[in-house]
Amino acid sequence: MSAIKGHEILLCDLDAFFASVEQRDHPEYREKPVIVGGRPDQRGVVAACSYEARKYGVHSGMPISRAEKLCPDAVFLPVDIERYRCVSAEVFAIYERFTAQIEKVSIDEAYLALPAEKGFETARKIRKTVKQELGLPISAGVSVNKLLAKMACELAKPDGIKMLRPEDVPKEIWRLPVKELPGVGPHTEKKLKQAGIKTIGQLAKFPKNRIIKMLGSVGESLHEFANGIDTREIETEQEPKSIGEETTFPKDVYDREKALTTLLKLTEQVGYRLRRKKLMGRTVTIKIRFGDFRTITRSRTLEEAVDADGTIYRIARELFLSNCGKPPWRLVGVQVSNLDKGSYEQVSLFSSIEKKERQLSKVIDEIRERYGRDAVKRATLISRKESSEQKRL
DNA sequence: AGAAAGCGTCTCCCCCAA
DNA sequence: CTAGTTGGGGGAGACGCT
Repeated sequence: MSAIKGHEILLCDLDAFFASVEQRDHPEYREKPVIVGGRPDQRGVVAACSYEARKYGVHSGMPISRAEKLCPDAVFLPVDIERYRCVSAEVFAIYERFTAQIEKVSIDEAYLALPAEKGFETARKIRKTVKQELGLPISAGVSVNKLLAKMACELAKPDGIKMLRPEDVPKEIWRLPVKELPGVGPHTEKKLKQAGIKTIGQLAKFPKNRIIKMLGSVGESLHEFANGIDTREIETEQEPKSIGEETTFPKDVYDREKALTTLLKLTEQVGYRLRRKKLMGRTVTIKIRFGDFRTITRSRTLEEAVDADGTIYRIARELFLSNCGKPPWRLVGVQVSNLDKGSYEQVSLFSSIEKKERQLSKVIDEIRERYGRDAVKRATLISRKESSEQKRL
């Protein structure tokens, strides 16, 4: 039942993280509903909201426009992800004082492994330290595996702590609706409901093979989760599998050049992030969301891993042009996957054109780091000569 | 009825080779 | 020779989370 024998698992989760940081740094926002989300004037959804805002029925993922109707007096703030990342790093530095076994789940959430019997006491200390040193509310769940630690934390929120033993599962977990189970989103919830399954307890007692028939391999883990069984280990070092960026236009776009310019900008940011992490990737994927919300992705996998803006953009551009269909476009995105750390330094592998592209990207990185993002600009269009040269790659 | 971000990962399906 | 199996890789979309 336990992921690691003789260990306890902690799940630490900062409460309403983005909103809490804002309330901490702006005392005037405290006790008020705070809604952090996409820029107020543009289209967007709620990324985080304070507990005061939740009272009005606001929750993450909700369109900002709807949140405004539910809670017009709320403080609406843009997502300042840079700052939340800094604060998050400070929180993780506190975790480090207690254990090296830390798995980062997201910006505000981490699993920690601790020796048996130490879990609850450590969770208590972590919460106290985070509150004292950083002034942030944080909840913690303690149990024998990840799933139960997570569920314990959900029950502890907000600003609480809870220990859950496997024998508590029937009493404490089974009464909850299935959507409370991690991994059950709206789609899975609907499928389960069609089978008459509404609570975690009903799922736990349902024949496992029928759940698997309904949900495939996810069904198997969900059924085990419902019974408090989870064999996942703590993964302290997880390499990213993809790096991508996407953006929704403030207004639907009909102009192809405008869409391409945006795609270039996104590509440059993705390329920059790759190079900073010394990663390269073999698969380039673009994403297009049309005016009617229909969304497609199209990808191409290359012979060699790439990290140069020019190279990535050339592929992205081709993919866009051959798949863009009819405007309007609502969103475009670009992603590089099939990542590989090894190839970054292996200069000899690259053709001379690719070497030049990589050099150019790195020079641009330096200029931008010194003089700012707008110091250099790349042309969207690729000259005929250049593109025919590239085809020989 | 109308509005719906920006990440990232996982799963399913297909094709190919053995 | 044909059909089925398996495993890997690629592509597309589903899905979940903050």
